[in-house]
Amino acid sequence: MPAPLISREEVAERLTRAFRRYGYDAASVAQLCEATGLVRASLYHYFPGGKEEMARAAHAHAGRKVHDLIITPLLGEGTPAERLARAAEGLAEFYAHGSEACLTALFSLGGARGLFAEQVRGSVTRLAGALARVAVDAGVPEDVAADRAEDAVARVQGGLILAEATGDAAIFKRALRRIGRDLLSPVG
Amino acid sequence: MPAPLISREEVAERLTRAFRRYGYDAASVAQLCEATGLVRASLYHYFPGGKEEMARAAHAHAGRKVHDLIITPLLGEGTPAERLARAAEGLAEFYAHGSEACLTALFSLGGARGLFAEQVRGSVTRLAGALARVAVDAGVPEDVAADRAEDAVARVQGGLILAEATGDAAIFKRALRRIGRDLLSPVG
DNA sequence: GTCTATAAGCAGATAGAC
DNA sequence: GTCTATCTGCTTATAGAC
Repeated sequence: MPAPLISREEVAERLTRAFRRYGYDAASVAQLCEATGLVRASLYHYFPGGKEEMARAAHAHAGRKVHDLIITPLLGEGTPAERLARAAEGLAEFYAHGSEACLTALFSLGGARGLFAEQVRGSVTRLAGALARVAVDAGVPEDVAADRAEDAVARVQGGLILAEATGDAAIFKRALRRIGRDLLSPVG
Repeated sequence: MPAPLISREEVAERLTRAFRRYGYDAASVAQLCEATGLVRASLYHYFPGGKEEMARAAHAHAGRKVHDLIITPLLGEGTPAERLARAAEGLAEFYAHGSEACLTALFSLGGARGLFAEQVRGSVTRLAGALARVAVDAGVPEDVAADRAEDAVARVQGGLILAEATGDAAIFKRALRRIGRDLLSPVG
């Protein structure tokens, strides 16, 4: 039996790119074949659960990237401001400065709504939790920190939508700036 | 020739409901037939441009509702705070308190991305413009008002996404509260 | 583990009678 | 303006050789 042409991780990476571009419903298996360079049967060999399992793998892969680029910096060493600044860089990179969509949004709406509820909710909770943690470490009371973290995640999601809707990626950058201004500011 | 069974406005209303539920890609013409109560050929008689024209009509209908429920109150009589409060009620109603999706998001992502760019951009611009106007009328400088209005629209969009993603509609209500707190507040 | 070939069904869209 | 019937092509998914 031949060796795999590309690693499963590389397959997941390419699936992620495709799903972020087309969404769940509009991503046909034919397109996913093209994106991965695998023929139909090979893709189904990797993911016997079909398109749904492919999407799950893509979401898991995106989750790992978010963990590395955003969650880890948020929970790492340094002052809260430094940690937040590194996470903002990670967000900008992960979302390609506002030009790449988020699977959380894509998998929460349309035909995919509900299909990936558990994974999607988990990813939102983890990001909001890490953001709240930074705020708490900066001296913000826990309830305020949780509220601000939720607001920050909403601003990221909303900024991405508006960037797509208007074709102006700068909107996303401004959303990130607002988070940087508000998340850690002293209460009073 | 028989009289139409339902008005074109009623057809648009039902199409809007269907597209908000399923999105563009996952909404099949068969589902749109069921939603409107019309058979295939009748629907194509109303909209010779096919599914794309149906979606355009749905978006236009949603735009009229947004105008009535949100834009008009924002630009109407009363103090800025009163106008914003009425618009917040309109937002809550239009989005069913966070349980109904927004066509701006659905038509900006996935397979529909770009298809309705002009209409979508227009609807975002109109809402942001009306929000900025209220802030200006409350004494906020124009550049700050524009920034806050953009932030408000992003918070609405993000709040809707997170409400769907987590199954917790309260997130959307909290997003509205943050807008009420921030949009008109004195600069300093 | 990759491949070619195909199954079975649904997609969007249309023809033409009434 | 509504209807039944249909067309073409693409959809997801599988079978089975190598």
